[in-house]
Amino acid sequence: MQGLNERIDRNSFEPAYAQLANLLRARIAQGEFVGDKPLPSEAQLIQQYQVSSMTVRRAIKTLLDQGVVSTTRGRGTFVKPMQMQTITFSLEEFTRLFEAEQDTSVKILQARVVRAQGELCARLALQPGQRAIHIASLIRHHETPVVYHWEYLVYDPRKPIVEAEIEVTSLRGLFMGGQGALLKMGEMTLEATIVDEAKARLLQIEAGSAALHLTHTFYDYQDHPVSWGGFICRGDKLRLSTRLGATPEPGPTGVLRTAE
Amino acid sequence: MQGLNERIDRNSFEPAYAQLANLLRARIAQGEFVGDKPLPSEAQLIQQYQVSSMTVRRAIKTLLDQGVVSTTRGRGTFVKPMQMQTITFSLEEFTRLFEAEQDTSVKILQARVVRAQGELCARLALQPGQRAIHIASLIRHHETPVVYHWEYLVYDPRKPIVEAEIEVTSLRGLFMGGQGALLKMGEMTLEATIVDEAKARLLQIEAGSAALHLTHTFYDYQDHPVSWGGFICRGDKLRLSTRLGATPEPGPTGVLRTAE
DNA sequence: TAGTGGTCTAGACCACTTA
DNA sequence: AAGTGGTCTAGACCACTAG
Repeated sequence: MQGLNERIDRNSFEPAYAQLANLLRARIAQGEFVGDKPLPSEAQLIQQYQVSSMTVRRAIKTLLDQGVVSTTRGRGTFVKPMQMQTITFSLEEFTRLFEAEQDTSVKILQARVVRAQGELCARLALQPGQRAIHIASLIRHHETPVVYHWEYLVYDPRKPIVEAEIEVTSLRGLFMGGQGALLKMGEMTLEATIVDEAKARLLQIEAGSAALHLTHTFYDYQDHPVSWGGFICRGDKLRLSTRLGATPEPGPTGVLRTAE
Repeated sequence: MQGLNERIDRNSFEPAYAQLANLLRARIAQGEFVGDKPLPSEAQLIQQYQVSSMTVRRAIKTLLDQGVVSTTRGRGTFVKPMQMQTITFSLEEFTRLFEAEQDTSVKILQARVVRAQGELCARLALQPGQRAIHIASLIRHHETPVVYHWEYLVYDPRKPIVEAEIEVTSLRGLFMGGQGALLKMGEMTLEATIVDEAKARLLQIEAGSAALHLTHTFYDYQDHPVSWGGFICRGDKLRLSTRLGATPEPGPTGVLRTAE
């Protein structure tokens, strides 16, 4: 097989390193470098495409990050056998739910002060009896309820985040960067769950249906937990998807689709 | 606040760009660049740490990839407010299930030739009545059933992958790179599901329990679908987790934990 | 020993933002 | 106009792999 003989267009809007990366990607997708056959070496690519070493390196680095190739010093660059190790799912689409203002509505179901007890004490590092704020809300997309959100926040009047949180825009504030400057770090987990009767009614599905539960804990710059909560997403409406291997175009791997 | 005055250790095993990235990361985690305050400019970093521009750029690029900072041409580099947009979950731990040979056992429950019909025709681009191979297996971890795997493969004797697939090592072959060279591309989706009675018995859980369903479709270098299947993972045993924001150490974001 | 990728230099020019 | 990050050059030296 003879590899594409395209050249790098120096007048393109696309930088040279990206052009080279896509070019190599296309050659890979055509099966040009299967098995033990290595990609052209850096020196060869510099020659073939008339670019500098750093440009070649950056193109290769791009393919490395995309998980398409692997490199070994002293041996060469090889197409990576498609492996699950490299699979990642991202939540880009999920956040768009909150961005698309006209299509999405957030209804606060509850917002009140509670006394910490049990797991809540551990999660927010509170003593039993200390106050916390409990918020529950329902997110609708195109009039269809899609996500139920529950959250506990430390009750500390000195922290402006508390005031901001109670507002209708609490979710947006947390995730869209409004109050983000106050939050340093977060931990999230994603697991499968079944919805109980109360939430099923809210989400307009049958009790016992499958749902994705995305829980979160956020910390401030003093490493104190500030928020503990979770999103319960209708299993039939939300799904994560990703692509892997030598796809002809890079394409955003990992999207959360609002499926039919 | 006075920022760490550490220097770059040129004799370290850790390359200069990585040292600089971690150093900046630590300063960020201390809250040094909150709000509108930008990170030092490239020129300043070159001065302060006595490195070249490319080294500075690579350090910044690292933080960019980690989603910790964002850059704007003409303005500067800023700490990114923690946003969900950047959350990704990876499946590293999942593949380790198949790597750890002594802890994991795969039992083939079924492997037979079937006639394609319905959705299977669409998924594998087959005509109704054409033959496909159906495989079902149960993956145990420490004697506990954790994952049920189902899969359909195109039946084509010319393709060596078919032979390989029927073997006990089929899963390993697919994902661990054994036959990977034949597979060009894959699509995967992750969704919540509830397990039916038959699978519940196999997984030793109650029917109606929550589970994660990871489906996959793989294509060869001719862009023909080769395999369609899915992993049904006990919801109580497997969960995805990730960290985001300015964590002091990079840390592998996104792991699938075998809970408890 | 020859060839490979990994790191790094010391600049250059450009596009963009802000004042 | 000054400062910022984005791209790119044409090399250098090093660690590693293979024959």
